[in-house]
Amino acid sequence: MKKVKKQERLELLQKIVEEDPFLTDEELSERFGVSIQTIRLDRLKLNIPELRERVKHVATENYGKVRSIGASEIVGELIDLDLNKSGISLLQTDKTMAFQKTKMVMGHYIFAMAESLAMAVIDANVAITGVANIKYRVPVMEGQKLVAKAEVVRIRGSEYIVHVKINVNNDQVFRSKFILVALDLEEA
Amino acid sequence: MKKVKKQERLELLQKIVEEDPFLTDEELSERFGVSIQTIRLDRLKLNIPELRERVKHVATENYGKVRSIGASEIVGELIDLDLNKSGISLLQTDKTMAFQKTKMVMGHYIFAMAESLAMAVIDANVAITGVANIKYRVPVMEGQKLVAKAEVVRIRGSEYIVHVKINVNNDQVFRSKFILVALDLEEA
DNA sequence: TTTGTATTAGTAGCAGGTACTAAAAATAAG
DNA sequence: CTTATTTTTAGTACCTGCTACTAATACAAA
Repeated sequence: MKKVKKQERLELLQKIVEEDPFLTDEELSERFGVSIQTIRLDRLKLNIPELRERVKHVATENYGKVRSIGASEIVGELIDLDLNKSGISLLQTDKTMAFQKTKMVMGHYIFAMAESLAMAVIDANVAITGVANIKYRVPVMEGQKLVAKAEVVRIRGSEYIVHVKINVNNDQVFRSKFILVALDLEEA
Repeated sequence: MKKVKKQERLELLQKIVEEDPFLTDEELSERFGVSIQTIRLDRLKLNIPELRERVKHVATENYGKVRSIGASEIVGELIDLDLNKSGISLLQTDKTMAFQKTKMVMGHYIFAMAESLAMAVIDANVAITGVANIKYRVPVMEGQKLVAKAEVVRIRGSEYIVHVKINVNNDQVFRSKFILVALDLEEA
């Protein structure tokens, strides 16, 4: 490893640890060709916690996230629900949902919010999305808080038509129409 | 904590640790009203690794996931690309993408795959989705491998119309039409 | 009472640290 | 060149949450 000056090393260290939080001080010291003590001092200076804390952080951070985009099955927080009529959900966006370059929130997060709200308002065991028409009106920037309102506009047999509109500060950023199909499974 | 017999405790332990992997042996021993040693023996019997290993597991597991649906900006693996003409991507689904009850893959994963492929085939620095029309034909079950094919059907100024179809074993499960708008930012 | 399973106690050692003290090396300034 | 100052190493004691092991104790059925 080539020798670099302190400042340079600090910046690199910051970046490396951010990129791969699973490195021990020993591995880092080898990577930089300095002693373990130096790495410790550097971490202290940069307020970088120890390996175990970093790992725990990644674990807990994503543990919550999996529950909110994966397992929980509703993206956003359901704050009002009138079954078969309407529903409202909230989603606080953050930089993990956005393109790095443009800071715009990726469309599929918005879609996911809308779709899962649409499914939540349906009074059926299981619903699948059949058709959707959607329109993004203005880009959503990271950090903006989304408010989704769903309205069931028609029910025909096992088919439900649901409109979902998403606003940021009362400005509509997205609207959509879903046709959902309820499946009545013989017991789950 | 009430005293329970061994078998009962083992089952409970299994469940508790699965649900919350962040508990130390000490905390578990308090919860069950037994000694730490007993918990260790139990973990040994059940092949439950130690706290730090469990935490690391959660961390690494989700670390990859964030990179694949969050940061990577393309959902699925891009395997062919003819800019402004067509593109193909692959996505192996798994149970984390599906509803627990029905094993059906959540619609927004499919949408995300389609949308990100649509954006990838566009020869523009940045594109945003304006409008999309989508139709899910048959539910996708967890474990199925999705093949998405995108085709640029028209370019009008900065507006692109892209069709994306997704197949499982040559059966179409999803089709969509996107209208994407390219943004020409003055340098990124 | 003996046998067997379940539980608890206790010790040594490990990884990956913190927190601290002190010395050595490198760099800058006079 | 010599003193100051910064930077880097070295080393020790201690911490958490374990593993791996040995040994003692409790409880129950045969």
